[in-house]
Formats: sequence, structure tokens, C-alpha cells
Amino acid sequence: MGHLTGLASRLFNRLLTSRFKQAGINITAEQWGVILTLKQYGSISQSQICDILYLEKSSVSRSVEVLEKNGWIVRVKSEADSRTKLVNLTEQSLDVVSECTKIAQGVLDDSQNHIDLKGLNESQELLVKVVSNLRSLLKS
Amino acid sequence: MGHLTGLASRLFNRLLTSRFKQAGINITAEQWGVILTLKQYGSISQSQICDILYLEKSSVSRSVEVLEKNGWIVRVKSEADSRTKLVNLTEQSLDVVSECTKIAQGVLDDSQNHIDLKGLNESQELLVKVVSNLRSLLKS
DNA sequence: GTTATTTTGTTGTATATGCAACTATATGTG
DNA sequence: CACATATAGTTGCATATACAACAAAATAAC
Repeated sequence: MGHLTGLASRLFNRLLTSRFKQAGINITAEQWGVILTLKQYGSISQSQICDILYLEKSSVSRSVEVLEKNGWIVRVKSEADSRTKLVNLTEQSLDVVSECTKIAQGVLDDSQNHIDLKGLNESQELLVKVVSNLRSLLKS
Repeated sequence: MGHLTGLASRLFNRLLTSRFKQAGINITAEQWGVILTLKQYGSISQSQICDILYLEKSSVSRSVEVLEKNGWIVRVKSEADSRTKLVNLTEQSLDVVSECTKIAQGVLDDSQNHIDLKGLNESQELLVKVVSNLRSLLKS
């Protein structure tokens, strides 16, 4: 299971990143995960991104650094708490998010070719349980 | 699905690596994948490891470099083809492989706590199909 | 048999990730 | 209020990974 998830994850990321590149969009699969989170949750802090994606703060710090460099997001110091930096999508990024969503959906669809939907949902629920188990083990 | 597999993979690797460290064994989860492959297939070349684990040759090159530095494997130039380097487990590594296997099995068992076995097998088969789909997409 | 192509592995460069140490700010305790 | 503790981010360091360019050796083409 450890190997399978790792392999699947690598292949998903490789394919999605290559399709973004092919479409002339300068973003990686992993960075896309951050953008999608911002799209869903709005203006949130880096530590909130950590909680949602279950990444270390240093990983998020570097991801958003690249995303900012490439014009996808901007970081604004929070007025309520000057330690936190709120991450916001830029207007330019909003323009391409829908295209990216289509590309990502395409990868997902292709990956699930010839696979029955019911089994797919069950597998996802199972993976969620596995993730939940692993999370509680890592907390202690 | 892309996110789930990525998340699960990260958590698996984090937990396994931390348990290896906790047991005083100097190896990462990813490196363990290479060692396990060698244990199964015997003395094989780096490019064969690439094929089995579906990694780029540069990734394998660097992994085995670290594994060699840490005394897990040695690389021997093949006599039949002097381009290829055959990777062999060292005797010291054979001594700890069984302990590592137990630790890895423990992580797997813990991750599957409260999960029914039948669903687990079905999910794995489904993941294999997804991987197969992604592989054929990446080939073209 | 010489040249072109393929294969095997390494190295440079960039991102992804985790851990640990650090800074700055906020919060809690006395 | 002062000091201890907790939280948010950054940075150093190591490994993981991919892609591209490269070197060396084997194979194929002619």
C-alpha cells in the first residue's frame, strides 16, 4: 500500500505537471494543490495551508515563495496578527484557474478510465481511513 | 484521488522513516523501497531498479549513492556490459533487513487498523489499474 | 568496419519535503 | 509588568524526484 500510493502519486504529479507545461502554464502539480486550496478557502494563512494539506510549514513557505515569484499569489501581513501572512490569489491567476481545473479534471478522468465508479468511491473512502490512521499515529 | 494518494504516500513515508530512526536504523522509507527490491530480485542493475520502481535513472543514481555511502549496498561494474553497474546488498544490510521488514509491516498494519480486508484488496487492485492507466498515458 | 543510434549512468538545476534551529510576535502566568 | 511558553514563518541542511545535457559503452545500419 505504501508503494502503491507513492507510485500513483508520482505518476499523477508527473502527468499533471507535464500537461500544465504543455498548455503553457507555469505551475507544478504540487503547487496546483495550494492554488486549489486557496480557491476553496479564500484568503488564508500559511499555517492554515499546512493544516489543510498536512504539510510542514517549511514546505509551504517555499511553495508559496515560488508561487509568489511566478505571480500566482501575493502574501500580505495580517493586521490582526503581524506574525501571520495571508496568502491571496492574484487576478492573473484567477484567469487561468478554470483552465487548470479542466486540465486537472482531465488527468483524473484519464486515470480512471475503465474503472467502475462504485469501486472508486469505496477506494477513496478507504484511503481516507488509512490517512486518518496514519495521521493519528504521527501525532503521538 | 491525486491529492489522496499524495497525502497517504507522504504520511506512510514520514511514519516509516521516523520508526526506522527510532529503531536506530539509518534509512529512509524511499531507500527501503530500493533495498526491498534488491532483496526480491537479487543483484540487478540501476536501470532495472528504474523499471521496477518506475523512477527516473537520475533518481535511482542518487538513491543508491546514499545507500552505498551508508553501507547498505555496493555497486559492481558488470563484466558482460561495462556500462551497467550491478547493485548488491552488503552482508551488514542483510543482518538488518528482517528487522526493517518487521517495522515496515508494523506501519502497514497500523495504517489498516479498523479497515476490512476485502475492501483493502479491492482498493489495491483499483490503484493498480489507476497506475496502469497513468503509465500508459505517460509513455505516449 | 566505420558511422549512427541506443542504452546506462552521472551531473547540473529546479522543485518538493521533512527536521531542526532560529527570529519575531503573541499569549499566558506569576 | 516581567518572564515563560506557544505560534507563524524563514532558513540551513539532507534526501527525493524530474528533466535535460552529457559521457561512455554497446548495438544497429550501411
